[in-house]
Amino acid sequence: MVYKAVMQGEKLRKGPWYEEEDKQLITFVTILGDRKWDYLARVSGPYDSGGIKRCGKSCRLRWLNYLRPNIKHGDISIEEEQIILQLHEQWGNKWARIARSLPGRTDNEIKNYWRTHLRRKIMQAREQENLQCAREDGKQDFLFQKVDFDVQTYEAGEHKPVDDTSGTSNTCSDALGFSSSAVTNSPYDVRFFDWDYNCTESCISYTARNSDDNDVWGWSDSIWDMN
DNA sequence: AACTAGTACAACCGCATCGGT
DNA sequence: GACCGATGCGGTTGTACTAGT
Repeated sequence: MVYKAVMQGEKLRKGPWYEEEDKQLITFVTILGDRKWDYLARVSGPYDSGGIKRCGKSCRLRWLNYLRPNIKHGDISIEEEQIILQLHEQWGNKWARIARSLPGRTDNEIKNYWRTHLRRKIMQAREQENLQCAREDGKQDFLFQKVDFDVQTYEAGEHKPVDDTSGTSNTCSDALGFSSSAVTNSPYDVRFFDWDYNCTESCISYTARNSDDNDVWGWSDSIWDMN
């Protein structure tokens, strides 16, 4: 058996978990609880006597992200997606905190989902937005009389126009429901910031052009589904 | 069919924080 | 209060899978 051969030839395993390892881990967590991971890994004993050849940290991660009860496996729903977006906007990359608001979802899952799905969608939405901005270049002079962007205020985390008398939101990131604090909280978000910063000079508010729609989360259908 | 590029996700790593001594 | 091991968290990497050529 490949599994046995591998297990017997190693001291402390890394990499993907085998089904047998999962079963062992579940057994030991049931007996010892899900707190003392190093202890659990140690007292489980050598592989030959049914032990787990993993460090406590690895056991903990496997349990929390995959094996523990009530974990939801499968696609993240539209509702969950909107909650993630909303909370990320609010808290930034606090994945564990966000995960606590989504029963059955793990911080790792949310983090991965953000990176692979939402980040790309936002980029696409913004690119589309930018294209539209470029096409409407001729109208910009007129619009910038209403939206006067203050870079210092933006960088200070107060992402607002100097003159908001039009009563509409402003800039591309506001249109997407992202504050600068959330946008600048991570390496990959910094790229949003750079992009957004560049675009603010030439970009027109989404909501300014869609002033009837003030529901921040109502854009999921219209902006997300750009394909 | 073979290769390549892109995507998704599980797992690892390093650092911060917590809790016991 | 200082130290040290355990735990938690966020960023990153590795790899399997899929689609395109």
